[in-house]
Amino acid sequence: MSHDKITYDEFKEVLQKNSQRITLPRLEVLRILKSNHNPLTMSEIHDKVNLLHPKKKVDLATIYRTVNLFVDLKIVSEVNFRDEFKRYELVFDRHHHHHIVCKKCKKVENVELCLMNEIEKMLVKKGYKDISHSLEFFGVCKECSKN
Amino acid sequence: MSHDKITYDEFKEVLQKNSQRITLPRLEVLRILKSNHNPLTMSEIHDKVNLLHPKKKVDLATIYRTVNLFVDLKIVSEVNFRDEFKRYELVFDRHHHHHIVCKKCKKVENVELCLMNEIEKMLVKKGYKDISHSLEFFGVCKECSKN
DNA sequence: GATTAATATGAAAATAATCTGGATTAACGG
DNA sequence: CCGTTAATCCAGATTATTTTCATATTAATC
Repeated sequence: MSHDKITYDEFKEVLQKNSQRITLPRLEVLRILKSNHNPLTMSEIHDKVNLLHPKKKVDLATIYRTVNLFVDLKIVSEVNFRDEFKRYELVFDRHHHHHIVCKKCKKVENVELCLMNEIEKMLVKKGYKDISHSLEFFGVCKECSKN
Repeated sequence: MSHDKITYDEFKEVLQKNSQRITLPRLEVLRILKSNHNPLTMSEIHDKVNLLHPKKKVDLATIYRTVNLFVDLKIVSEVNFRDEFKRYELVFDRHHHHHIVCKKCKKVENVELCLMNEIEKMLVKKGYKDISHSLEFFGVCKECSKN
C-alpha cells in the first residue's frame, strides 16, 4: 500500500519556492502527518506534535497557521466529516480516495475504490451497516469566471 | 421538477408520533424550508423566519433547537460544505441529490445526476471551472454493531 | 560564526457558531 | 377552560478558530 507521500526534500522545495521558512514546528507537523494514515484534527496534530517534543511546546495557534499554510500550498488536503471537526491529511500523489467513518466510534478507514455502488458493496463486505454518504462538488461558476 | 417535499399533514404526523408539540416556531421553520430550494444555514433560516413575522421574533436558539430536532426526526438533512457553515434542507422523497457550490460567490445549485463523470461533464457544460468534489461515507462498523 | 532584517511563534484576547439553564409562555389532553 | 408539561426566550457559557503584538527564530550577508 505505497502512498507516495511528499518527501522532506520535496517539502523543503515547495516551501522555498513560495518564500516560506523551514521551521521546527513546520517540520514537526509534516512528520506527524507523514506517520499517520488517517486524517487528523487540528487538536490531534497538536497533541501528537507535543507528545514527542516536551522540551519546547508548539502552540495550538501555530498548528492552525501551519496546517492552513500547508493547505494553501496544496501539501495537505482538508476533509470534512459530517458532525465532526475538519480533518487534514497529506495529499497523496497516486490516487484519489475517500473515507468511511463509523457513526458510533468515529473510526476512519480509507476507501480506495471510486464508484459508489462498488464502494458500498465493499463496505458491506467489511461489515459496515447503515451506510450513507455525502458528496459535494466545488467549482467556480460561469459568472465568477468572468471577473 | 417536483421534489415531493413533506406536507404539513405528514409533518404533523411525524411530530405527534414522536410526542413533539406542533408550535408556531416549528411551523415557521418548516414553511421556510418548504419554500426554499437550496440548503440554508441556521442564521439564514433565522432571518427568513423573522422577516415575515415581525410581531413575535423567534430566537436563534429556538432555530437551532428546531432544526436539530428536525434532523433527529429525519425531516431535514444536514449538508456540510467545505469552508462553509452547516446547511440544512428538507429530505426529498424522490431522489438523492448533490450540490455544486461556487468557490467564489458560494452560490449553491442542486445536482440531479448521480455518477461522478456524468456529473462533472454536466457541470462543465453549465460553465463551472476548477471542479472538485468531496465524498465521504458513513456507517456503523463491525465492532460497533455488536454492542 | 556574528549581524541583521524579516518572518514565525507563543500567549492571550477576540470572534463567531453553537449550546445550555432558568424563568416564562404556550400547547394540548382532560 | 385548567393544569400539566414541554417549548421558548433571554442571557450567558462553550468551543473551534483567528488575530494581535511582543519576542524568538530563520536565513541571507558579511
